Amino acid sequence: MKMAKKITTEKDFSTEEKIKKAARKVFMQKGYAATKTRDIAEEAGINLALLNYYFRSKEKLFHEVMIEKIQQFFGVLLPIISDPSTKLEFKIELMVSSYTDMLTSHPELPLFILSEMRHSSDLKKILPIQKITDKISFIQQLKEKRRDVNPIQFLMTILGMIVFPFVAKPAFELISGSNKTELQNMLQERKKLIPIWVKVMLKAK
Amino acid sequence: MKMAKKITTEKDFSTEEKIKKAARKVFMQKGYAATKTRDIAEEAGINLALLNYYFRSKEKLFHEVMIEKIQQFFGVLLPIISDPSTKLEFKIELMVSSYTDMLTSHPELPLFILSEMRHSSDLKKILPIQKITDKISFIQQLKEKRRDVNPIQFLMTILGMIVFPFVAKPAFELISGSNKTELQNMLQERKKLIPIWVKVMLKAK
DNA sequence: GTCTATAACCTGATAGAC
DNA sequence: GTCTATCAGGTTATAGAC
Repeated sequence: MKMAKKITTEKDFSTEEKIKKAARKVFMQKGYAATKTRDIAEEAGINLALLNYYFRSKEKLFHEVMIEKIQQFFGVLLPIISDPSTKLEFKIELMVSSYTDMLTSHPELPLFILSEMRHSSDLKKILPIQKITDKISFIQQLKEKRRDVNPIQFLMTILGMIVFPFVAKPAFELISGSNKTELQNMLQERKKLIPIWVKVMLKAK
Repeated sequence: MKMAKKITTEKDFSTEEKIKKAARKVFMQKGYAATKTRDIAEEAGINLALLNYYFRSKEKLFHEVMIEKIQQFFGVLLPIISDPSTKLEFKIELMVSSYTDMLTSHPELPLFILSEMRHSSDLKKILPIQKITDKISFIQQLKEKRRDVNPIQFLMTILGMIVFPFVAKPAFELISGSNKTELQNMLQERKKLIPIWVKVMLKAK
């Protein structure tokens, strides 16, 4: 009977990975302050002491998760907007579709990142870039297109168009009473709408 | 010497109001979970016991603050988008300028509301409206203008254009290294830009 | 490596003097 | 109404057995 084939669908991860996996889930759901290390241990199916054995403290565990999540949040976009070889129009389509897809797989990511960012202070070290806006070819391309408008205005607007629905999701579901399927359809529809909107926006005087 | 004129600039509020004022500040800054009742008491300059004397519990105090803040967050917009007597174009200008002004005075409001909304469950009772999207004349006017696009898509985009910069503020300040004055100027500039953008967006096929 | 038990500390809330 | 003192319970982290 020993070595009997496991029927569970869960794979056998190392204990360390099980804890980290659980930490990702619980921290993302509740945020740092509302998360108890006991919640994570329970979710991981291990004992509380093991958490400290592997990660020393709640804060250190959170830090590791946060680094991952920040790279996830900014990582998809950076290669796209930095690549000087793609045309502005195509770049926009690429941004919209790949970022929408990534956020559809991780809908809680934006609100998690943005709210934790206000509280934790040492994120400056984690962030992949700083003050390198000049190196981002996307900004340059926007400048060439429209010398009369701060390119950040366009960038902020485009990102808002993509990200805002995910941030506002809880509020929208509450107010509009719309179901999740409807919201899903809208998000997919936006992949076509946003590039059209941005195109006319760039021309508008 | 008693009854000597006070030199402090702080006005004499009632103790209850002092506590509520402090609660607003601390809750907004840290969120519910990260806030300690002792923080509020200290900020209010009173004793911890008084907090419970006036508000019975941390949760009840938070609840009172939350009701205020939700009304603040949705209250500015509702009268504008519900009024059937204003034209669509003017309504948009009104939304942008009044909401931007309100959020400029309370920049932490959106992130506070949206992140607390995910956690607290009983907000449905607090929210001023539910499923009354049909009664909002703004939605109707959008439908008339564009039968081929879900009006919520436009609403979401417009709100995103206005609100997103406030939500993304911490991230943007970090990445772009831009100072607060620069961000302030951008926000004011957007009051002109957004209505222009929305106008062309509504026409774009 | 993993567990149980417990230490050490923190936090919300109350009792009771003034 | 306001304070000090303190309780009761929860929470992070560790000691020590296996």
